[in-house]
Amino acid sequence: MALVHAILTVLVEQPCSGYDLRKRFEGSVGFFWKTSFQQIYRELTKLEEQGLLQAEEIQQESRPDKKIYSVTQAGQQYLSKWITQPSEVSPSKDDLLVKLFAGYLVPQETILAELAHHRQQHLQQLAQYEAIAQNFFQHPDRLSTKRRFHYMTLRHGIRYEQEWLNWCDEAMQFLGTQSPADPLGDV
Amino acid sequence: MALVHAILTVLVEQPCSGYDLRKRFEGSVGFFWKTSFQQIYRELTKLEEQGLLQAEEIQQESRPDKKIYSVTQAGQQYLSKWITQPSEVSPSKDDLLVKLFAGYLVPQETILAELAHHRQQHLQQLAQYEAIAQNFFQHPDRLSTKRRFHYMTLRHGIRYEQEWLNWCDEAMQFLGTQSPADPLGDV
DNA sequence: TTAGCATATTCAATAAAGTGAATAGTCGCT
DNA sequence: AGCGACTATTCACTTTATTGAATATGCTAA
Repeated sequence: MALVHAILTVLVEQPCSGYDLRKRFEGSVGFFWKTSFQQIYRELTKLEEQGLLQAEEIQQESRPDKKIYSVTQAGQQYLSKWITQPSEVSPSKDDLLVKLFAGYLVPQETILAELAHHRQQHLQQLAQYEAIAQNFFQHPDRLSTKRRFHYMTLRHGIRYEQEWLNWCDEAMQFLGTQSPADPLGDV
Repeated sequence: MALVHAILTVLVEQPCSGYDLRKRFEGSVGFFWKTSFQQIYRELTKLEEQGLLQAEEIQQESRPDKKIYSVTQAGQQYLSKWITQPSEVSPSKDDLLVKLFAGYLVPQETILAELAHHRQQHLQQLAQYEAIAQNFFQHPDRLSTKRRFHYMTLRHGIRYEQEWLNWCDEAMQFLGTQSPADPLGDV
């Protein structure tokens, strides 16, 4: 369960409201930990009850009131302790691969279209990551320690999307060149 | 929710008991859809109630009795329909990247050790995948259609683990060569 | 002026996932 | 005779995740 940790991670940098947190989430930790705004609010409430966050209510005139959450000392300790504890590789769950495993049950074109569709999505995600790299990480060797860590997560994103792209190409090539009648198939 | 689909995928190839299903799962679909045996049994029961599976009770003498589950026609249709429906890229959730994002909060050695630990895990997983490729997919060009699909999921596993290995190396290099005092850091 | 969008949050219901424990029989080993 | 390992399954509890809806205000553009 890293959602609470992801929230603490974002708030420890800069306190903000649930609404803003969610927006900041999208552009950073959200790339490797997806969630919804309802869940964020729920966790914020819980974290406050546990004393890992503290909230300050801000009355606003031109907008609805809001609560600014910031990480307490206990919260920072909790986060650091979590980071320090060794963890295993996160288990993966991927629909497309399950589909592909049973892909022989449906027409070949269906699978090829689905692969093309996924390729497109990964291409877009890669473009987004590369734009971030271009805009915020022009000189990796001159980054602060904190930003170096952020940069490495971005590097992972880039490599990850490239891997998917390459695999999509390989799979479309490999599965596409197969004669549908399966004339030489063994096993 | 692809667990039910993953179960159907395995059972459509070959009916078996929950116990055996779980074991077969580990060596195939389980690589990209992790689950527990309790969950498998629970889903088997539900799928039977829905008429997507049918169970046959087998009395055994030397062992506990068991139920052999097989996919019904409705089950096959349900699976095929799911495969045919286009889907979006599965959202990722990765602890390590969240940790890395906030990695500046803990000593550098902690992070480097964690990266090394993960590198080791990915290396082992890669070795396992490569052994499978060696043992069961020696001649990719001579595979049956079904096995070609299986092979592509394996190829993804191999590429995925390689990507992680390369990234771990890059990250350890990049973060390891940083002077802890952060003398030139901007931002 | 009113529709739509952005800000800002909460509640409720359900589905799915994760964890621990319990049961029960057989087999081989010591 | 007892212990651990393997086969085989079920129950209960708890935490997470997903989805839909509701509420309230202000701003802007058609």
